[in-house]
Amino acid sequence: MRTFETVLAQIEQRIAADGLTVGDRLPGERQLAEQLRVSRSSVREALRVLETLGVVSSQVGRGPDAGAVLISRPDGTLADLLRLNLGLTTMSAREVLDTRLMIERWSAARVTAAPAAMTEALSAMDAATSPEEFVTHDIAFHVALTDAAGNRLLSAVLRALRDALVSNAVEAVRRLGHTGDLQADHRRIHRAIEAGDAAEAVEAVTAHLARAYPGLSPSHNVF
Amino acid sequence: MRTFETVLAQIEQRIAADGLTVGDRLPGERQLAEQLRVSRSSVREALRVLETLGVVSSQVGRGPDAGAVLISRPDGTLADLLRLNLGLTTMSAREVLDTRLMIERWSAARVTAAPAAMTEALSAMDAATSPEEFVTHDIAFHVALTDAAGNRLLSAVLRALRDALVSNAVEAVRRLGHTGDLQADHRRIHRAIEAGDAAEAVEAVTAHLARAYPGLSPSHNVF
DNA sequence: AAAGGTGTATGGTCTGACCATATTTGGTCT
DNA sequence: AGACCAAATATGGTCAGACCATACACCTTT
Repeated sequence: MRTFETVLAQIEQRIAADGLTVGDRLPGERQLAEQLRVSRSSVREALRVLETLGVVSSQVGRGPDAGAVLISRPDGTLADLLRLNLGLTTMSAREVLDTRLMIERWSAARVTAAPAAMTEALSAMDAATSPEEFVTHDIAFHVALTDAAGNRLLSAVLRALRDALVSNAVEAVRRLGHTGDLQADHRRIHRAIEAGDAAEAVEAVTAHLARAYPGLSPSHNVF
Repeated sequence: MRTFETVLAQIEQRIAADGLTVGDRLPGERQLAEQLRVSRSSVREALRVLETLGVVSSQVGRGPDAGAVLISRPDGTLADLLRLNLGLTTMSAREVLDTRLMIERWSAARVTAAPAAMTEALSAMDAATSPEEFVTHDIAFHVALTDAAGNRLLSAVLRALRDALVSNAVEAVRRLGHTGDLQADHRRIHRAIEAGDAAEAVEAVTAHLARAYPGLSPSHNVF
């Protein structure tokens, strides 16, 4: 058992024992090292792991009084993880998940109106002046679609996938132009959702992805 | 931008540029520090992050010659992460992903025989003497099913989901007994795969999940 | 050729130091 | 008394250098 791993365990235990929650502070690195009878290096390595897991976040210069580490909420870490697993298969993974999201969402028939966030994103994409800006709102559009569905876990996975694919998306937008067919696709999806037409929505999403990533044949190399 | 973060980025880039894959080695910590003009501490913090993300794994005493850090397969880390996101919706997420995996796998029609690992797991489940042991091989069975499909990213996500759900699975096995219907389901799935009957395989998986997690109505609260 | 011993570079850890930063504190001015 | 500003201070971030136990590569011995 490496030292920083025992530190990790003791910090976790301390968080649980003291009932620390989001916003609370841990002791400073030096104080933590002294309390646990280890070097500051080991404490730092443990904190780095906790930071990677989204448990704490550090910030410099908190002056005297009060520790400098605080409990935070895990957010971007899944994206980091998936980005490292990025390969040629990722794109088709997104395609499948997106289509299935649509299918399930509509077969459940729990939503009858397009979320306001989708409408906002649509307008923002119209006003975008660069591919990067366009993609930002493009992601927001699809995230809104996913979020409305209600499964937070899968929603997080999909959001992470899209964040990881941001560079691919920018390239696609640059290639196709950000004022043309892509927006037409988005409006078609939006219309289908407002109309409550599940089959049309699924087909629209599939067509949209096929246009954005033309090298992709349906169901090819998906699993 | 903290130093170890730039180190992180440079290591990631190096992995991509050199086409490093599972089993390949990175330079040693000292050499890496010298190449990137940073201290060994910063390199170590970066490596700790990569280790947390499941990208590398370190081991001491590799003697002269050859670096000591090697690229590894992300395994338990995603499960750790997803466990933090665990909620009531996870089960239905697994159900959907599993079924879709089957559909896509067979519609692609790229596999005609059941993997040997599935057969092995089937026998091991027969020989199991405790629910825990049964679930271990149960997971192996489903993982083999997923792995044969070829999308490593989704495969990792599914494996993580199952690992995160291990306690639920053990409980289900304890409730149903580990010699009866569950194994019958597995054999039905296995038979369908060997026969190349996609529709039957999907139906078998769906039925199996419905039996294991009876509180779940199809497509309920899935997205 | 096989077996065993040894050297060596490695990761793991520690110590002690310096820096830039943000908070606190204390003093100054109005 | 109140508002404002500057110095003191503890923090996280980084670095350099050292020591240890370990496991591999190589060489000696049989």
